[in-house]
Amino acid sequence: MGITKSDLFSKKQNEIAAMAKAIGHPARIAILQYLAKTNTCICGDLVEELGLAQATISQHLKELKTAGLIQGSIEGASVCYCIHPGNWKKFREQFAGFFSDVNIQGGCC
Amino acid sequence: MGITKSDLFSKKQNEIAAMAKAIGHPARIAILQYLAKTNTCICGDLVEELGLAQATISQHLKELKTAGLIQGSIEGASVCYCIHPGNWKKFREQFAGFFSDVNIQGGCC
DNA sequence: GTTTTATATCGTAATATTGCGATAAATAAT
DNA sequence: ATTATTTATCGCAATATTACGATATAAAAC
Repeated sequence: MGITKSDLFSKKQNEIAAMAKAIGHPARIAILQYLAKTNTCICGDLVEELGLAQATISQHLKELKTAGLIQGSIEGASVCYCIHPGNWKKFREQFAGFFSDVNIQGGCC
Repeated sequence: MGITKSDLFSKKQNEIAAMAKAIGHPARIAILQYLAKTNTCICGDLVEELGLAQATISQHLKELKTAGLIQGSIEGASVCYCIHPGNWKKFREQFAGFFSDVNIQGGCC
């Protein structure tokens, strides 16, 4: 149906999946890498940088903001977007945790 | 349109996004955690474990297999699925790399 | 005050994902 | 041989995502 049965899974499982989904698009990866590089950014740069329409970039920025990965503050007529340091760390730890919780012993097959 | 403009992004950006997408669903997180715990697994267990229909589980397993995160070998009438150790490591490293490539200095706003 | 600049939001189209019943295919059990 | 058991695949419906033009909004520049 296209609707995820979130209630079947634990809070943590839904959380990890949501985090993964947030970075599950190359445009959002590119945005994050660009924000990381410049450390101060306005959306206009991204439109040139990525080659997507302004509306599309804005939409991706919104998703990253909702996920908590970036934050934006109004700077005159522009908006200054940057990475949210605290949540970035949370993401890193969440993924690191997920991938190391699993101790793989050779596999079964 | 629902179609991602992959050609606008680097190979690596597309790769990271695809990896994230693969684990961007709680059912797939749950499957991976379960596989990691049991280390030997058949799909039947997952149907009971997760509460999703067999067809749905099979579909998620296929996606995980396509992403390279799991592997399956035919074991009589069943299929033994398990984590693909090498690729698991690759995923871990890819995410760790992505999150630490970014050195956050306080943020800009 | 009008015009430009920067960003967000709305509406819409195209495509993707999620989920499941039904059915197929292949082995195991009887 | 026939009947379970196990998994994959097909077909479909519901919903989500991606993308963009058009438009709104708000500050800056003139």
